Amino acid sequence: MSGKVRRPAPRPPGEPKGAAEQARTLRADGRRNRERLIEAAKAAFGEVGADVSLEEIARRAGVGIGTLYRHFPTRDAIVEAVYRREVVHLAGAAARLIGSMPAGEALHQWMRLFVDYIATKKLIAAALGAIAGRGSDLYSFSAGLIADALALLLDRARAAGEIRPDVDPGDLLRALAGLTYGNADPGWQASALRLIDILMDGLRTPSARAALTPPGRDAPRSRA
Amino acid sequence: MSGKVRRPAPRPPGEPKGAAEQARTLRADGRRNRERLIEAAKAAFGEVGADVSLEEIARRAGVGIGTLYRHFPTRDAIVEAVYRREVVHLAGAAARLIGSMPAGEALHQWMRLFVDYIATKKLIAAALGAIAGRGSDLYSFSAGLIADALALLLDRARAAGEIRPDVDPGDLLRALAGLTYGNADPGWQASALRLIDILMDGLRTPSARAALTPPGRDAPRSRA
DNA sequence: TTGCTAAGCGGAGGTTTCCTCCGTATGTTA
DNA sequence: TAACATACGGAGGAAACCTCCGCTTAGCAA
Repeated sequence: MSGKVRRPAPRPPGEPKGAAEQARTLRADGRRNRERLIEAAKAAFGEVGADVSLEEIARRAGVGIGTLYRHFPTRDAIVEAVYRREVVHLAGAAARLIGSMPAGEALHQWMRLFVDYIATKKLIAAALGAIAGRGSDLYSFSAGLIADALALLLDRARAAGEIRPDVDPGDLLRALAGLTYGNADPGWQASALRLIDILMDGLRTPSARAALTPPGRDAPRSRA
Repeated sequence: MSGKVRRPAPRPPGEPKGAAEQARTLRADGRRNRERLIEAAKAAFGEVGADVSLEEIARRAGVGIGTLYRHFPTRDAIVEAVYRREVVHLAGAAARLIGSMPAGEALHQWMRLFVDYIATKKLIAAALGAIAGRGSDLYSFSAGLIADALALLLDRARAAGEIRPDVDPGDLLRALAGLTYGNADPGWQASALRLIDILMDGLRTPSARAALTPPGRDAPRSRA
């Protein structure tokens, strides 16, 4: 019958403590375990659900529960870490994709990745909602990174003459968000991917569209 | 170290079981306690946070923990009950307001209530997110009720000649959602209320606007 | 009003999860 | 290689979850 419940003060006055900043001073094994924990947490959220026990996550990562708590003092902390990691990965993928394929194709693949990202976001949305509500810096952090990545992709594709010149990054982001908004049923992801293919066709310039069929590469959706 | 965690199957095959339907066959004390529990839960969510312990809620309601679990077998169930109750209350308020004041004023007051509703919704959004994701019937239930209420209010106000004739219910709902979207800081609610006052002014016909100042009732924001 | 009965109540207690604490192990630096 | 700081692991206490069952009481019939 104590007065308070669980953690009434989830926001200590200490600074937000960016992931990179604390990785800088972490010992090698510490960094490795931290990585493993995030990986395990992501898998566990996906397979078990947003309310996996933290001990299950530690077990999957092959570390002790104490290690988990040292790296992530609260459940929110680990959820946020998984989310941040997804965002960074998605943003970083833009540059990677640009480097390894034609700009238009890169844009297309990235939009498909975006759907995966939203899926992750939804999965942990329950736990995340609370965080996002408290400190909005997480939200602006992710929104900024993603907007930048999309702008970069569009620039390159436009410069290469693969897409129409009048496409605005903001519009496209809104379109993507719209395609993925409010869907909860199992078929959602497949549907969103189909719509993205169609959208991508609409974005292409006539010449770029024509260039897709003649050679042999008429199936641009090979990558899982 | 068992395989599963907590409640891996939160969606039994039984039908949704509307609140009214099961209240019909409840004994008087049962109905009373159920009501008390929802009331206590709403207060507790507001004062303590979305992760109040269920035992705290039972204590506040003045009932045993067993009673709580009989009425609400899972945490989701009680969260959903609070939410549903808010929605029903908000929708029902439309008819009440229409009956007790001029139609334009009723529309205005109802929009202010809408802000309270969003506040509640946000508060329990963390817990709710999971539910809404699983079964979307809750979402459509609330969206439908609220859209109907708003349409009713608009109809009356339009018929009374208090607002411009070209206002679409969907547009106004979108506007309301927009006013309240994405705000998490403390000042949000006050800001939204101010914006609603402005919006309402814009909706009024010139004659209705003129009719507000001459008499003595020039402070239409009396109601808390 | 009285008595009967099923519906409902309450909370003890087993189970699970959370989280801290501290002795042990290991990476890092000199 | 030695010494030191950093990180690891898991035992264990506190708290929350949830079930189960004996007791109470509302509702009804006579």
